[in-house]
Amino acid sequence: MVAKDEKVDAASPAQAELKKGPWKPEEDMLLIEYVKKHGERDWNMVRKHSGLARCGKSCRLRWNNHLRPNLRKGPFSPDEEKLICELHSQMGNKWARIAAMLPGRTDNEIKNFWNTRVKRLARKGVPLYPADVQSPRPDLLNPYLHHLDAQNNASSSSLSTSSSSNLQLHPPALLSPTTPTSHPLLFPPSASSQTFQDYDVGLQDSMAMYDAALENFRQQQQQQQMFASAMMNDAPSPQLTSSLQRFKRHRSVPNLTISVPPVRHVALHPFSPLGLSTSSSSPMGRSVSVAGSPTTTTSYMHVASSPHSYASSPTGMVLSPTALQLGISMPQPAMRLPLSSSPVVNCRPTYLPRTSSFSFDPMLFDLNPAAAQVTHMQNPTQTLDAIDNELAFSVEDLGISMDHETTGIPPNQPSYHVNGPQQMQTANCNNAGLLDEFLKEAETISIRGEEKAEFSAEQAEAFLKELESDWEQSRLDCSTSGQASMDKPEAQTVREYQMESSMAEPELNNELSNLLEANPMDHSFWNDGSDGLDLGCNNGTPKSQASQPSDDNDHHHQYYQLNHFIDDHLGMEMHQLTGSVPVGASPTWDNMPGIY
DNA sequence: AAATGCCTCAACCGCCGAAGT
DNA sequence: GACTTCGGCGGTTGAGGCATT
Repeated sequence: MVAKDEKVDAASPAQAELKKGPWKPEEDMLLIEYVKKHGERDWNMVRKHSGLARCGKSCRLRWNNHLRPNLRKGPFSPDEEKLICELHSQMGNKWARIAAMLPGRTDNEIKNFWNTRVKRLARKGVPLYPADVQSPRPDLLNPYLHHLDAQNNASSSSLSTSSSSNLQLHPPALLSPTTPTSHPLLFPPSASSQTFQDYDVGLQDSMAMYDAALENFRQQQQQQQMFASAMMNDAPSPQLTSSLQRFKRHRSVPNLTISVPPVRHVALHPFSPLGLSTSSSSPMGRSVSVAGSPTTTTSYMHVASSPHSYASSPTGMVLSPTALQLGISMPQPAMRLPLSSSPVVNCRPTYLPRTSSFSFDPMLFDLNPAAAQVTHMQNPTQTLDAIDNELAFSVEDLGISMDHETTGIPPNQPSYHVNGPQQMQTANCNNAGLLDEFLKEAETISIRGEEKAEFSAEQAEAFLKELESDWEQSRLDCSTSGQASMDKPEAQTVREYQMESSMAEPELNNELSNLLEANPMDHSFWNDGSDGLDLGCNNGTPKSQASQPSDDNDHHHQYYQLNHFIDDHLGMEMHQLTGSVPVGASPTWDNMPGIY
């Protein structure tokens, strides 16, 4: 038998002399010398330049896991272990991403640690995650449940003659994959009394844990019911509610209540009627398809790659827990696209959530009426129904931008289309002023899927009038169909309404500011590292600098002031309303795509 | 002391995406 | 568009050490 460290790969003559197995010190020295000279790249050149009889992959692995500087060896500290648990609860088996959060640790180490842990804890029948770790995504728990099942099977076969406590500890109903996050063996019963160090208790404590966990689970269910109820009836205070309603009325988003999730800008380009910021691709950017019209244009969102944006989310895919609670999602999964397919829309990552969802700010519908579709897959609420009915857009209707010269996108990239103002007419869009600006900036644009046409000022004006007419008609339709509510503005033209709104905003802004200042809130939820950045700013420029319109247009300035205010205050207020998700109630991150 | 089982960890393997041709 | 190469990632393997019986 050939010793492991003498193994060679005889699969092909070209690789016959490649060595496998453990590395020897002299091999390490050769590799270190190579990296000193040539850097951490071209691993397949190691053999050529150093004479080391190892494949490139093996060299890279050896360097990354053992030889590179600043590696930390030895057992994980309690803090590291807890961090791994927390990260794993949110990311799953994304070892490279988890390792990126633990300086000096390798993905291999963490993977080994975790796999060992899963087996050990399953064998003991104790929770996989410490009490103070946020509830993991349900799909992450399947391997652990599998281990538990395997453990149970082993126990039941080996302990068939006794009423084993093991068996009592694992009632089949509680191992159901349909309720993994409430499984008492996935979470210890008490979040207050346990630390990571001491939660890992032995089997003798499991009976008490189980009893306590059942009680805890019942309490959680009650909390969830209360939570859902609060979501339906949320109102921080009559005063604030009234102000918000007034605020939204002036933002011309009728029939919205404050239970709308506090997710903010989808996009922020001040001159785009869709509110989409155009940008050329950045080297680190990730392109995500958010809409694919079956017949015309496919639009992509290009996820900004600024360090700030990724600080809290390496993938840039973070979904607001509130949005998740409300079941807001995209109508179709996002798709992984090659960077070279370039794109198009630069979107703040926070709002390009998980693979199948993205969220939006209804506040911006008047900026961005066609940019989002609300679908409610779970926990439908009256509010969401109202949104859906009012704003029955499809992201498939997305797709407008400026010409290549303006955007900097190469001419060989597809041009953009307005798929028609018919989408806008279903909304009470008062973004005509913005559209006006946009059209003045734009040189070419196509409408209703027609061929690209030069857009003159006259054409823009005609387009605007058409929009106004559509909007007016839709509003009248609402009034005559008995759906008008006190939230509806009085009949007026778009421009008049816009002007009134513009004038009213500072006053409302002040009013809301005063209210919110009087009720300080926990801001930590949104202080996730991605705050402070806007779309259209993928170089890490702070929001306050980046998204200000370049001109001194008062209206736009107010828009931005207001939107920043929403970011900084309203979102947090909404978090106060909805953010206290009970342990085990729902995931906060979900199906984040890996780093591409 | 020998047998057995378990644990750790380094290394390998297959797969995938990006980039180049 | 097809193909190849390269790098990265996650799953798996198996040697070696340790603890238990």
